[in-house]
Amino acid sequence: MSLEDVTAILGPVLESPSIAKLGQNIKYDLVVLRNHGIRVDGVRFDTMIADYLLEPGQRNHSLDAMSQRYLNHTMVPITELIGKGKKQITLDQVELDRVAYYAAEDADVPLRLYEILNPLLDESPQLRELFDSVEIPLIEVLAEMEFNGIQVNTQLLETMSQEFGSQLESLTASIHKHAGEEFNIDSPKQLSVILFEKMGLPVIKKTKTGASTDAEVLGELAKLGRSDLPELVIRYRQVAKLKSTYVDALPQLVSEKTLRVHTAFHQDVAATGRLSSADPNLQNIPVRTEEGRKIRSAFIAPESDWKLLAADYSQIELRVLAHFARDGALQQAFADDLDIHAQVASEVYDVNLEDVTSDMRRSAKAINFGVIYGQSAFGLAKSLGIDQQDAAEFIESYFTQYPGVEGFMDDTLRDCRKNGYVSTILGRRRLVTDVRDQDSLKNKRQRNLSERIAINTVIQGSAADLIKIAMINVLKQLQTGNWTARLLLQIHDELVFECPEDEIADLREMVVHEMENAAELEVPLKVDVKTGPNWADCEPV
DNA sequence: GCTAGGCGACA
DNA sequence: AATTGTCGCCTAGCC
Repeated sequence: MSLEDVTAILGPVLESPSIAKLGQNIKYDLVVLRNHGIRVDGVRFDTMIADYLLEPGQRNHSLDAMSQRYLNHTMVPITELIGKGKKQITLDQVELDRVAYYAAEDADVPLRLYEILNPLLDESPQLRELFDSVEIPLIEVLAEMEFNGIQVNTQLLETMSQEFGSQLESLTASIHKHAGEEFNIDSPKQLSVILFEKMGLPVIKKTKTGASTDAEVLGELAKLGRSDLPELVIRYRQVAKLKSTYVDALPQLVSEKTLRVHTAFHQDVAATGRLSSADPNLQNIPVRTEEGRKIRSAFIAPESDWKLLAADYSQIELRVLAHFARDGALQQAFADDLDIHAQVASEVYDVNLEDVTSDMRRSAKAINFGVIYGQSAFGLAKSLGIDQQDAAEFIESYFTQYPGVEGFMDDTLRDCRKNGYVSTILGRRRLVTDVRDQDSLKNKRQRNLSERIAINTVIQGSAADLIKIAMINVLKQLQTGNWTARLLLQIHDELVFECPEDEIADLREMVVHEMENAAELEVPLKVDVKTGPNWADCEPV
């Protein structure tokens, strides 16, 4: 099947002007049809759109994954497309023909999509705007990033694999010696037998199926000083995680053609409107530990005179909160570009900014995040290691300082009860129904969860809205101007580019402008930019 | 080969 | 019970 054939099929199938435009602008070797879904009003809508692909099979799109998603919402009877089997088939030329054929034969598919979508979009101009001006144009941005991929230093990963491998060997020997027998350290079940039955250590936390052995528990057990085993297992888990999930997995996903990894960004997975990333997931590359950053340093600029450039929103969720809360004090703090955690600490503890201790700042940071997640006094107490009573007073003091925040939370929950959904800054909706339940203990638990979801969705989802606008505008700039730079990744509040050195200054200026002006909020948006030869060793510019 | 559970990486 | 949203590795149990 030729490019012209595929384009011809796409033309009449896809109604949106920007998708039609995408069809005309196809500039790559092949087009593959894949499902791109869009979440509107809490419901996922799948559609089929053009996507770029360098070579058939390059990204290992599996029909199984596609069929599973279609079966989940029955927009398309995919079983007719691929038969009843659930084989893992790489989407090669043959399968491409079948997918394209199907799209051509069943012209009903997009009509059915719009049958459902149109009444909703007619009812809400804001949703239509979100759909037409953000989600649909974003498809092309995601396709661009997937097409670009990012270069990986597989040599470095190979070296790390050997190093981690020998570390694991010696840790395994040591753990078995301390345990007095050999067992599978990777099995929480077997580890539980050793720790809690054989050694008689106290059970600190339970899971559905038995005693928990997670890092928090192991840390507590280590503090008891009765055995070196917990500490060794913590270290073993850390190394094993990095080795299996990143160091050994990433090289296998490097394309032979491009020598890069090409993730898949999913637009219709996260209920809040965030993107997600898979195969490989490039939104959870380690950064917190020294060894983790070494993995991150394996993501590199493609030439010696190129750099990676990472631009991230500073405190975007707290700024969104300040915007919605209409809280003067919080907004002033951002207007003055203060250290927000230190500022909150000084106001909650009622001390001068210069007298804020690191402990006070840490507490303020915890409560700032707690607000975003809807944390309780219990949760805050636990994360700060303080009394629940003290935590409750701390929260009360926070709400006294920032009354707008409490008002925002109340308003959000009131609207949610009235409408059955919450809305983000661009009007994206998430259905949240259990906020009305009152009765049993189980319902109370569910209601508390729903209330946290409601609050968090407005903040997390609005932040996602803003960066999507920025991505569309940034790509528009890259396409219209005389740029060599390429957009590679989005990690929720961060965009990663690759760029020739002599273009860095211009790119920084353009990206900062587009991100900071994605929307006009009650508080300024701030973007920090770093560049370097790899994703770990980036310096501010 | 499939699924659930535990765990842990990220924002 | 007790802070949101993801993806993926491994084990264990089942078919």
